[in-house]
Amino acid sequence: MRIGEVAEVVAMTPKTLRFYEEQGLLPPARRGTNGYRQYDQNSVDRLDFIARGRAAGLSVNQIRNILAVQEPGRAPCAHVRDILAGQLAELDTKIAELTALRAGVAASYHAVAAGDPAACDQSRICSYL
Amino acid sequence: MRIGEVAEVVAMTPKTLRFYEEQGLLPPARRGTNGYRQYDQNSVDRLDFIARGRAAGLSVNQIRNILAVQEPGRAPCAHVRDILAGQLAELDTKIAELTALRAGVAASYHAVAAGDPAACDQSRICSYL
DNA sequence: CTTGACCTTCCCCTACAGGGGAAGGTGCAG
DNA sequence: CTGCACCTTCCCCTGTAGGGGAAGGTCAAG
Repeated sequence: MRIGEVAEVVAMTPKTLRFYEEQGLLPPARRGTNGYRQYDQNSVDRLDFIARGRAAGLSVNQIRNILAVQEPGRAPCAHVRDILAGQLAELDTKIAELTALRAGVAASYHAVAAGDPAACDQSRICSYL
Repeated sequence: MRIGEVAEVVAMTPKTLRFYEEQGLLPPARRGTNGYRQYDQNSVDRLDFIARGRAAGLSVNQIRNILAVQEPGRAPCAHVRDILAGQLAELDTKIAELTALRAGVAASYHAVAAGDPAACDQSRICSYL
C-alpha cells in the first residue's frame, strides 16, 4: 500500500506517517523501485495501536517507549500497565487542581453576582473582585 | 523590589516575569531612573494568582482573560460576571474532558492489569490497549 | 504527450511557555 | 578603580505534533 492509502485507512495524513517514521514509532518503510514507501497490514496494526495510545492521552514519546520495549525480550504489557498507571496519577492530579481553581473562580463569580449592579454602573468600575 | 527579588519570592525567573508583562498578564512595570522594573506587593499577589492558575493547567491566555476582568476602570459588573461565567464553563468543560479521558485510561489500565501475560508475549503488540 | 494525482525531500510555520546567551548599562563592595 | 551581581533589550533555541508549500520525480489515463 502507498502512504496515502494507509493514511486514509488509519485516519491520519501522509505527513503524520512520515513524522512517526522519523520519530521512530514506525520502522523505516520498505521502498519500491520508485522510492515510494510501501506498507502492509503490519503497518496498519501498528498505526492503530499508536492511534489508541494517542486517544488515551499518551504522548508520542510514551508510545515510543512502549513500542521500544516490545522489540527485545518480554513483558511489554507490564510496561504498558506502568505507563498507564502513571498517566492515571497525572490525570488525577490535574483534575484535582482544576477543581480547586474552579472553586476559586466560582467564589469570585458569586461575589460579583451578589453585588449591587447600580453601584457598579455608577462607578463604571467593578469593585467586587 | 527588583525583578530578581520578586522572581525569587514567587518562585519564577526574571525571564518569566518579563514574558508575563509582554503577554499582558502584568501591567507594564514602573521603572526606576536606571530603567529597572520596580515591583510591589500587588505584583506579588498577582503573580501568585497566575502561579495558581498555571499549576491548575490554565493557559496564559485563559489567565489573561480572567485578569483582564480585574482591571479597574474597565468593565461594568455585568460584563465581569459574564466573563467569569465563561471561565467557569470553560473550566467545567476541561474538567469533564479530563474526567472522560481518565475513565478511558482507567479502562485500558484494568484490561492490561487483568490480562494474561502469556497472551501479551505472543503478540508483538500489547493487545490490551 | 500531457495532465493530474500521487509520491519524494527540504525547509519553514504554527502555538505554548518560556530558556540561553550576547551586548551593553547600573550599583555596590573592596 | 575594578569586579561582580544585577539589570536592560535583542534574537534565537527548546520540545510537541504535526501542517504548508516548494521543487522535483512517477504513474495511469485521456
